[in-house]
Amino acid sequence: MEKYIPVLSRTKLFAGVAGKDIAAMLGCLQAKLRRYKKGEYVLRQGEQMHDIMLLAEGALHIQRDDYWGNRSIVSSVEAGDMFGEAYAAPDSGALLNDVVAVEDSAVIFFDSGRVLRVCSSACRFHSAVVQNLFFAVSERNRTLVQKLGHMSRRSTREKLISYLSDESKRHNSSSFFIPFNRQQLADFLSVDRSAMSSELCRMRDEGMLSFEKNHFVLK
Amino acid sequence: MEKYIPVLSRTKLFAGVAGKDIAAMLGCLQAKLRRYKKGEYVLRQGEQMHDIMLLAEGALHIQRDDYWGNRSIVSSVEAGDMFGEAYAAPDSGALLNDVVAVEDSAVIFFDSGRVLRVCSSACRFHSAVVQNLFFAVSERNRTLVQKLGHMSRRSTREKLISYLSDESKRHNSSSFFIPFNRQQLADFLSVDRSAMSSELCRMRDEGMLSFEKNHFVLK
DNA sequence: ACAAGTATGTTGTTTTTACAACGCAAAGGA
DNA sequence: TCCTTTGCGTTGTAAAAACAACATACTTGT
Repeated sequence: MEKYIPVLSRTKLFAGVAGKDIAAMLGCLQAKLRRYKKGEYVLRQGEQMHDIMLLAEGALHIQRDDYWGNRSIVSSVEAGDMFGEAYAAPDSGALLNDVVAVEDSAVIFFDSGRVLRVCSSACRFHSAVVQNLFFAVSERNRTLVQKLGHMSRRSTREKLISYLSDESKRHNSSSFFIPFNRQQLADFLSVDRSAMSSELCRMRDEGMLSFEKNHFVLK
Repeated sequence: MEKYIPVLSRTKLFAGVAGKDIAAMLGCLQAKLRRYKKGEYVLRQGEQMHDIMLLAEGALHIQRDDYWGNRSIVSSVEAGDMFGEAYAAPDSGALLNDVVAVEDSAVIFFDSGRVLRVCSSACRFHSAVVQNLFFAVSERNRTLVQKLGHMSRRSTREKLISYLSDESKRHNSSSFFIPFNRQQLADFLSVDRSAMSSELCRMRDEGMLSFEKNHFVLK
């Protein structure tokens, strides 16, 4: 677990906490590490899970398949991202989505009760972590609203523009990689893959952007 | 402001706090009350606002109009609901949406710094309120994911079924009122009003449900 | 190197949605 | 009461998306 201290110190959960203090807190928070192979499920829709989780390594998708096999991707999780915070409350009910490893991954689990309960003097940074947690949930909240903004666009083209503009802004660059292949991007934006593919090529031919695999450049 | 203490004691923010203690906290949290006429804007997209707000009376919509006048409704706010919590952090940036009164309303503003900072002994329930706040943001988070679920449905009919089923479950009844008229529901689900209207009538004719104005009964 | 599987683009057809226009009924104000 | 506004349903047409099917290039494992 110690090898991930540098990653942890860059996470939003431990913002402002020094590496050595993080190491001390891992015990206090009963941190547990688990590894997953590409394609493995980390969590399944319908389960109860009240831990707070950090992705130490790899990449995950938070998604859901309906009865007919239509997949809907809610978000992607990258190394250093937190997930599951919204289910920390004991009465938060069953998970609405699956969490799947799209690369070989390592996840650290924290007991949410331990995180939320103000503990003894040992962890002096504890209250900072609680506030970090609140800010992180707030930020995810804003991200979800932003995604609602993409999904509320009328046409496939508008959805693409809305999403790609956002990614460009997020990376502070007109050139960036997205965490999806075509099918996944279609599942993320809730559109048909082939229609989206055509639309992307049309936009490229009109000179709005260029791309190769999952690398995009906006013009 | 005191007349709203009964409403406040039923809010998620003050869950577990007695009415008299709430009264004491109002000063500590620098609570301010403002009234809005139907149609007035409470907040505008692009503004900075880091207060936490509670709707004491009336009804609001959180929505956004794009350049071409297409409206998208993110959520409705009912009496006793909190809003703006996602922007409590000082670095949370500008608001993404407008907040509009759809009825004459009364809003209570709390200084978020005061809420988050653990204050002097005076407010012994303060830490409970902070935890309530975290749980409330978490719950909104789950609600937003649920809304993403509605929006990701392929057809207007599926969106309606997804949304109405949810409302039915939320009210624990197959008979319930929704906080939208037809145009607003269409803006909420991001579909065309007239197409949605036809679809609703078709579903009624097939015996799936019945409705009158904003009252629905699922069969 | 080869075979099998995966990812992407392309095309044509069918289905669905968006849009525009209108009629009617109910609500609200003068 | 009358007039205006608003909300809802309906219809026909145009536009867009979904769907299915296939060609090609690229990966991966043996």
